[in-house]
Amino acid sequence: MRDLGSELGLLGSSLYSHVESKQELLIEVIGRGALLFQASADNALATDGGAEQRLAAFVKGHLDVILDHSDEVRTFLNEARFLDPEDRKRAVSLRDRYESSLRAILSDGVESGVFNPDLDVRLGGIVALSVLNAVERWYRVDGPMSRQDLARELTGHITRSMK
Amino acid sequence: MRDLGSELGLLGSSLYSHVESKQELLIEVIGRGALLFQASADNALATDGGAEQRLAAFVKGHLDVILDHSDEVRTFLNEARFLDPEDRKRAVSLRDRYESSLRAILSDGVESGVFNPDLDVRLGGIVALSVLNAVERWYRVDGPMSRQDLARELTGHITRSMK
DNA sequence: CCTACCGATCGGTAGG
DNA sequence: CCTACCGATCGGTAGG
Repeated sequence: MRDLGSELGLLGSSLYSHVESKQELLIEVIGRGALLFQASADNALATDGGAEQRLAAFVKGHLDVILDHSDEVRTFLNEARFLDPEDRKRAVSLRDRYESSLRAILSDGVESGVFNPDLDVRLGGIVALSVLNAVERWYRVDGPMSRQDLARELTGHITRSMK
Repeated sequence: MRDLGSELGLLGSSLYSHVESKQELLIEVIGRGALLFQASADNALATDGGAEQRLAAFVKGHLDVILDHSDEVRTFLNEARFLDPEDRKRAVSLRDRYESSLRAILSDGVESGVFNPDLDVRLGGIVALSVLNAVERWYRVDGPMSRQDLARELTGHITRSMK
């Protein structure tokens, strides 16, 4: 709280005139992260074309959220476990909804025959999100790989792995 | 340190008769994690057969290390950033060596024609380890999926994504 | 929004 | 290996 205050040019204790607790801030930030991801998923689900195009849109959207909102995303991905049990449940259910948007795309692709008919859709969703969420850990915006290259390459890996 | 002491039936302060600092313990645990992973990679590299078999052995070995040594692994994967700069460099170089063992398998597969000739081997290694390391976050030993199923499914996803 | 605190916790030490 | 601490830090509060 003292760090946050100093970024605003005031003392840590002064923040308590504006917020009730540190937990409240954590809830707020994680809620914003969830909202960003879900908006991206809803957009991907509305993409024209087949399951492969929707999966590509999902990947691109997820990467854009990670790269354009890295602070909220890091908090959303790594700090949700510090929420109170009740708030953690809410966060888990928001993540579940997001994952189920991805699973809808994968199921669609299985039914339309572009993905492996024996694909375990639940595991496929976990695999895709494992690859995507790890980007926050290793990708550097000032590194050798452009955002377009990143999206194209990861879309390729993820799509091929579902076939 | 007080928690560690209490697991040993003594006080936190008493641990300092046996270790110099908390950092020393962290270095020790992370070193053990690195050793376990590298032994597994060396074993995979020595596997008979082609790149696909060696990749399957690498995956199986990585999963075994994660599932059989989850405490060291969690520390190795998530706490290395708290090392002093010097020790962190050492840890990073141990991870680099491990990743380069994986890249050797991928390059081998590209040259022998079982993987995509245009595969970006560095990115391929990152993708595979993203999927594998995430297992620690979601897989439950008492869940519906056996360890064999897990290894088979993830080997499939990873292998297909390299083609 | 600051002053002046509080109780809890943490890594660690001196001395036995 | 314990007793008895130390200084630093943390989330938070009372009162202005």
